[in-house]
Amino acid sequence: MTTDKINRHSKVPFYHQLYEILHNRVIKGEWKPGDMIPAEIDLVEAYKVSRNTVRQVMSRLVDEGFIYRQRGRGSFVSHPSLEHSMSRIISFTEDMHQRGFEPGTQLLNAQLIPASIDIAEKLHILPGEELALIARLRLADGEPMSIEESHLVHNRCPNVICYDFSRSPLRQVLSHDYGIRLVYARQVIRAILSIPEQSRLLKILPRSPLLQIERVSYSQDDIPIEFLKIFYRSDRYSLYNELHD
Amino acid sequence: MTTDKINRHSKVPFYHQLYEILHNRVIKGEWKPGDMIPAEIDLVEAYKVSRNTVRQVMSRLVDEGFIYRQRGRGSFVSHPSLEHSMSRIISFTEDMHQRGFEPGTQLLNAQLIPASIDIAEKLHILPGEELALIARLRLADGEPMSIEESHLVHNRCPNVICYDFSRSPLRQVLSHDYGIRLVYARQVIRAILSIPEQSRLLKILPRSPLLQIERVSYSQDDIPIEFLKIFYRSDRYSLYNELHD
DNA sequence: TAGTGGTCTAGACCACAAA
DNA sequence: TTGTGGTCTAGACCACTAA
Repeated sequence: MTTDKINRHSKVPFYHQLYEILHNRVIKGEWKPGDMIPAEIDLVEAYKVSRNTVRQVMSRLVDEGFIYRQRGRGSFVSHPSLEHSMSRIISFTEDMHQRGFEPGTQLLNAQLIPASIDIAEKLHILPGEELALIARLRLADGEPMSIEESHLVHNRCPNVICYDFSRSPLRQVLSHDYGIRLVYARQVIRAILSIPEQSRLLKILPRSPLLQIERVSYSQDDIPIEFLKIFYRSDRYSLYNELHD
Repeated sequence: MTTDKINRHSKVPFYHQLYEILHNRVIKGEWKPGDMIPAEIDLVEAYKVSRNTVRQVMSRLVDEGFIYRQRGRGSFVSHPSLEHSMSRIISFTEDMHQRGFEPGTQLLNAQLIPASIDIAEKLHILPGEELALIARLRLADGEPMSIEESHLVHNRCPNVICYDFSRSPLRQVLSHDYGIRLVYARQVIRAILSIPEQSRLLKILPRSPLLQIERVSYSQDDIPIEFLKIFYRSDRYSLYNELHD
């Protein structure tokens, strides 16, 4: 049993807090595939929320394929499938765990910069407006995997660069300390050649191919918050998705 | 106003009946893109169901992209969007039209080859089994855009290489002449460097970055039919998709 | 019969947009 | 200030599973 509780004075909705809690338990393997999850009634009791709220969270976990429900029997953790990946926003940490790596992070840079015309347009702000740039080197099993350059609209999260992002997950800081949840994103995927600094940081040969992702993430209020550039080592990383007719 | 009503004695849940009603109105254009949908409270009144039930239905329509909601303003019919590209299987022709190019095709190769161990595994067949290889150079506005190498399980579509695939769409041939519809696919996306032959065909510099897609497509009977490799010029082509929390 | 998830209700209070 | 969607509650009754 954990000590997770719903923070009843937080601006974060109960259903979101409860989702984080239950999702984590499944991800972290606290409940194993096939295990029965506590009955809805028990979750109502344990977290002191209404059954509707519990069911809202469970429905989302079902949609995402983490659990399945059987009337009259209970709710159970799904057996692992290949799915998800490319339609859900997931953290680097979760992504690496899914791929069987141990994630790590080195902070490369954290400073305030003026928005370029290019980025300003993507974030619906004015050129020159203040951005928090947070650059991180991401590791998988201790070896460089990717470079992430996050550009945050600073007036939405003042002083955000004071956090230690080699340790604190960015999404968690935004959620807990600024009430900002990134619920939606649009991204473009390209193949590019590494520039010398990238080659050095990622420990690859000069002019190696990289998978580049440019992503604009929106808050629960549909306001663009972050422009993120990720550069993945192509010898270690590829994307997977499924298509339908 | 229509005469649709919830059948209160049907076994079909109210939320399902209401979904059918509202979905139909959007599909049939009774409400146009941008139109405001009656407020939740009005739907409660009109259909004599609770607000929870109305919201359950609306949430599904939002998830499916038919409507969007704005707090304080109302709910509205979505404008048709281009943006489902990355989760739907679309033809090169359709893709190019969406991107504003005029598509073209040159046949590079069409022959029978034995399946490699690698490809046999992906297609659930035995190594050495016969494959139809169809290689095409794809053009956009007359300039090279990509190379496609299609490997078809030959016993599912005998003599398929006799068609002129510079003119006949492969999917159309499979559907009309072999009764095979490709309804589902899994793909992997990578960044690679071009090899000399690719550079020559695509008219790009040696060792340029390419976006490579490897796709296995399944028929309506869930049988793997095609292993497709696509190499896109990265200076002309990028992928786009949307993510959700 | 006891326990589970499936459906549904009638309210409440809040945050936000527009007048 | 009014009307909208966003969140949450405390119940109710049903259908199904397993003992």
